Amino acid sequence: MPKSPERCKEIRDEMRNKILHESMQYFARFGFSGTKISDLSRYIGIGQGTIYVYFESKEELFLEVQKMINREKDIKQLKFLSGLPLPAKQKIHKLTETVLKLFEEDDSFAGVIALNTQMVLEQDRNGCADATTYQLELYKYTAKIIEQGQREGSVVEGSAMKLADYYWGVVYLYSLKKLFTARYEMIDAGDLERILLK
Amino acid sequence: MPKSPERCKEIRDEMRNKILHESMQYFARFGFSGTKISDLSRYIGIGQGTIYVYFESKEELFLEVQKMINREKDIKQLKFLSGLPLPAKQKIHKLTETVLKLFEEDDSFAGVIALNTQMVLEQDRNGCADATTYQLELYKYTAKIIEQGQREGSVVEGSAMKLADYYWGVVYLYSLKKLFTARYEMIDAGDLERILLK
Amino acid sequence: MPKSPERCKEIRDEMRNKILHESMQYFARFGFSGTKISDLSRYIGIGQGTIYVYFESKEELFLEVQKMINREKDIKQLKFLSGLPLPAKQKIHKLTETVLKLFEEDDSFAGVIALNTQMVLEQDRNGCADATTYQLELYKYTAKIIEQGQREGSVVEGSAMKLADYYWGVVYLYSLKKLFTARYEMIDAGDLERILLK
Amino acid sequence: MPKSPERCKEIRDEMRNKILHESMQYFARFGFSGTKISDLSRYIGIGQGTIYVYFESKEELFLEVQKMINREKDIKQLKFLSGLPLPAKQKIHKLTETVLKLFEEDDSFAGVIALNTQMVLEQDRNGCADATTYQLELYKYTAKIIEQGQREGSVVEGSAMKLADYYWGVVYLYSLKKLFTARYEMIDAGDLERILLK
DNA sequence: CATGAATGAGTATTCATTCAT
DNA sequence: TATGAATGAATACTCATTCAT
Repeated sequence: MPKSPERCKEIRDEMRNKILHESMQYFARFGFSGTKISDLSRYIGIGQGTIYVYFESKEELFLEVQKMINREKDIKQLKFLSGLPLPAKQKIHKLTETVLKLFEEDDSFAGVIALNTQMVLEQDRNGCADATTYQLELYKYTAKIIEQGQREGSVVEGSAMKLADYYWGVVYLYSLKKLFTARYEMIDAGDLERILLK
Repeated sequence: MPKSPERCKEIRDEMRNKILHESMQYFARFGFSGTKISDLSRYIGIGQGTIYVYFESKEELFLEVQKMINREKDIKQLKFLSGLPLPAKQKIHKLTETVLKLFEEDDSFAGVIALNTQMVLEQDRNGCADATTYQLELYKYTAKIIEQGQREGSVVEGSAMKLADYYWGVVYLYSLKKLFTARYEMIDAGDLERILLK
Repeated sequence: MPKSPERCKEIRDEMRNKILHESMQYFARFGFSGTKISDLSRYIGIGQGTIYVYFESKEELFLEVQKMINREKDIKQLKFLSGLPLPAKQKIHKLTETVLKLFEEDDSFAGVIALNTQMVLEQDRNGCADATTYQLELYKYTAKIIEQGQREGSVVEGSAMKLADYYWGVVYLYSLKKLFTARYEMIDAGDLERILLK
Repeated sequence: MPKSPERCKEIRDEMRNKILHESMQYFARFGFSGTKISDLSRYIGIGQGTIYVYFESKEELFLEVQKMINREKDIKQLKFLSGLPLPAKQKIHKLTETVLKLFEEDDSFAGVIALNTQMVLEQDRNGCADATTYQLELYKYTAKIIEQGQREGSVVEGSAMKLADYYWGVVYLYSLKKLFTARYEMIDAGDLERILLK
C-alpha cells in the first residue's frame, strides 16, 4: 500500500521545514558551535539520525537555515513601503509598526533578525564583503527612506547608511532580548523611531 | 637554589592576569563554546598546559574572566558622575563622552561590555537574577540620572530602568561592532544621547 | 520506524554488562591508573566513545565494576555452606574445593577476588571501613566456620578473624598468579587448607 | 669558596639515596603508573626538577629502584642460613624469625618485598623468564632448605619450588598489608611456618 | 645544585556522523 | 523513513620533562 508520491513529498517537505524552523531558533540562541546535534534533535523532538536524512551535515543545515532567512518576505514589504508616495516620517512610522507587529505575531521573526545580524557580523570579521544581499537590501531601502526624510527635514542628519545600520542594530538588540529573556519587555515605537526622527 | 618566593608569586600573578585578559578578548569574540583551548593558548602565546596551571578547566577560566569584569572600575566613574551637582543633561553628555573615550582608548572595554551583557542575557534565560551586581548597579545609576533628567524636563518620558537598559543595549551593540568588524565606525555622541534626551 | 523500546533496553543492558565484565578483568590486571581507555576499548572490541555512552567517566566505570563485584553470588554459596550441619573440617574441605573449582571454571573469579582485595587494602589505607560488606561478610562467615573448628579441635588456635583474613589473603595471592602469570600453577587444596587445619 | 669535591660527592650520594629509598616506598604502594612525579617529589619533600638532576626519567628511576632492591643483603643472610649444619626445621624457624624481625625493624623491607614480587609477576605476564636473579636465588635457597626438610621428614611433601613460592607469596601478602593498612596486624611465626612444616 | 613555572605529547572525554534495525 | 546505539576525529585535560633563575 504505497503512499502516493505527492503525499510522500509533502510529508518530506513538512519535516524538512520543521527542522529548518526549529533549528533557526536554536542557532539564534546558542550560535553554531554552541549547538549540539543531540540537544537540537531533542529540542525538535526527533531522533538525531533524522536530521541527517534531510541534511548532509550540521554545517549544511546551518547554511540552509541562513538561505531560508534570506528568502523571507520582509524585504518585499519594506521595498513596497519605501516606494509609496508618502512622507518619510509616515514610512518610518509604518516600518516601525510593522517591525513591532512582526515581533509580536511572528514567532520566528526574532530568530531571523538575530541570526541575520550575526551572519553580517561574522562576515565582517572575516573581512569578506560579499555580505548577504538580504541585509544589504534591507539597509539600502531603509537608507533611502532616511535620505528622503532628511530632505523633508523630519529625520536627523548624518550618514543615511550609518543611521539605517543603527536602526536595525536596535531591532537586533530586542531580538536578542526576546530570544534570551523569559519575561522581556519590547521596545516602544517612540523609542525606536527616535533613532531616526528629529 | 630555589627561586625567591616573592618573585615566584609575582611571576604567577603576572601570567594569571595575562591569561585572564587575553581570554576575555577571545571569549568576547568567539563565545564559550566557540573557543578552543588550543586556539586560545596559541592566541595568548603560551602552551596549552599553562592555562591549566592557573585554572582548573575551561569553564573555571570563563567564570574567572566574568568575575574580573565585575571588578572593573567603570562603575566607580559613573557612580561619581551621578553624584555630582550637575543637570542631568550634562551628566548624560559626560557619560556618553566617557563611554566613547573608553571605546577609543581602552582596548578591553568592548570585551568587558560585550561579555557582561551576554552574561546578563544568559542569566535572564535561566530566570535567575543573581550575580549581576555590576550590570544592575550600572543600570541603577543610569536610571537615577534619567529620573533626574525627567524631572528637569530634558529626558524623554518612560520607565527609567527600561531607558537605561536601552542605552546600555546600544553600547553593547557597538561593542559587538568593534569586536567583530574590521573597519567599524563608532556611533556618534549625538546618536547615542538621542536615546535619552528630548 | 523506531526501534522497539524493549529491544533497545535489551541491547543497552547487554552492552553495559559486556563493558562491565571485560573492564573488571582489565582493571584487575593493570589497575586503575594502568588502564588506558583506548587500550581497554580495543581489548573489549568496541569504540572509545561507546564506554562513555554507558559510563560518565573512567572513574565511574571503575566504581561500577566494584559495585558489580559486591553483588556476586559467591557469598551465598559460602553462607549456605556455613549453615550446614557438618563438622568444620568438612566445611573447610568444601570451601576450599569450591574456591579451586571457581578458579578453574569461572573466568572472572580471579578478577573478582583480586579487585576486591585491592578495594579492601585501598579502604584500609584511607582508614574508612565502610562499603566492604562483601569482603566483611565473606570473612565473617569464614571466621564462624573457623570458630566451630576450633571448638571441635580440628582448626589451629588464634584469632578466627585473623585466620580468615590469612586464608582469603592466600586466595588473593593465587588470583594474582592466575591473572598475571601465563602458565601459572594453582595451589593444592592441601596447601590451602593447612592454613586453617591442624 | 668551593666545597671540597669529596664533600660534594657525598652530598650528591645522600640525595640520590634519599630519592631512591622514598621512591621505593611510593612505587610499592602505588605502582609505576599510579605514581606521579609531582606527587612523588612532594612526598619526598623536594622539587620536581631535583629528581631529574639525579635520574634521566621516571622509568630510569624505577629501574634504579629495582636494582637497589636486588642488591639488598637479605639473600646473603639466607644463603648463609641454608649453608649452616642445622636441621631444616631450625633453619625455617630462623628464616621466619628473620623475616618477621625485618618487618618490624627495617622500614623498607615491606617495600622491597612488595616491589620485588610485583616485578616477578610483571615479568611472568610478559612471558620473559630473564627474571630477577634476586627472586630466583631467594626461591632457590628456600627450596633447598625445603628439600632438606622433606628428607628429614619435618616439611610437607610437594614440589619444593612451589612451596618456596607459596612461602614468599605469603610474605608478600603481609608486605602489602603493612604498606597499605594503617593498623595492620603482622602474621604470627607459627602461621607462616605452617605453610612448610608438618 | 635546586627549584617550580612552562611545555607538549599523551590520555580522557565529547560530539558530529554513520548505520543496522 | 526514523531511530538511537556505536563510532572516532576533534577537543579538553594531565603529567613527565625541560629550563631559566
